[in-house]
Amino acid sequence: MSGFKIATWNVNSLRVRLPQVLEWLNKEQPDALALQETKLQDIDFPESVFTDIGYRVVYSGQRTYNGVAIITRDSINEKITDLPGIEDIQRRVLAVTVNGVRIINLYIPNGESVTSDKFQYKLQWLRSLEIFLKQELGAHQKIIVLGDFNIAPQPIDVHNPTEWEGKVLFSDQERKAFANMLELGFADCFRALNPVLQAYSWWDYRVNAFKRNLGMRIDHILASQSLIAQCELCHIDKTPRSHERPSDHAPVTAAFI
DNA sequence: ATGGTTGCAACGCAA
Repeated sequence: MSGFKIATWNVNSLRVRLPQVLEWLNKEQPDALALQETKLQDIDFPESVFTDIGYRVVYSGQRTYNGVAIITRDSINEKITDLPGIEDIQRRVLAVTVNGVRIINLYIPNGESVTSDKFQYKLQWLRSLEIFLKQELGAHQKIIVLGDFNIAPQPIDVHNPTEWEGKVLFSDQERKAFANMLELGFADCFRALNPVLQAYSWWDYRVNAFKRNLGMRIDHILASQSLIAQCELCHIDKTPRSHERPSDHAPVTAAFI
């Protein structure tokens, strides 16, 4: 596939955000869009809404929590919905191949707080993810890993890094796990294309965080080494976050030559 | 200020 545009968006309920997703698709015309937190069982996924406008869809959902989906222009192959080595009812992984590009959509656990059991689950999940990514790198050349990572990689990705030091989303353990991922052979598209730009992809619903720009960059698009040289643009679209009834996340887009 | 908001679903849980 040459000349393609791919995006990720944690929509925090596809049922609520469906009109915004359709509007955004129509305006941006990506070749692929990875969604997280669809919060829909597969039986409830609004498949025809997307096929009617010329997209194909694949999804791995559950009710109330989690749920991932990928919307693409071209045909979808080699679907995987689980990490190796862990039993997990939570639907957080969706890997597919489209036009020779491996697309791995992730909704990495939030972790709640570093003292929580959910934080240990997050770290274990990240260890399994690393094993999975190694496998994928052995099987595919062109890989894009994207989604809600729930990790801010560097101080520049946090509105107040001093305050967030050691806290969930920005702890040393999580940042190390992110760095390990890059060391496997991936680049962070946004940071590769915008080395010193401070921009966020998520703002808490509370405390007027969006208006005050108290955000974090936790939604990412990683590209394998054979793809990163072809990445010509990566940006975060804050527009939908300013809409009525927004998701707390903004979509992130990368374009490849 | 240990608060605040949102979504789901029906009470508190997760984010």
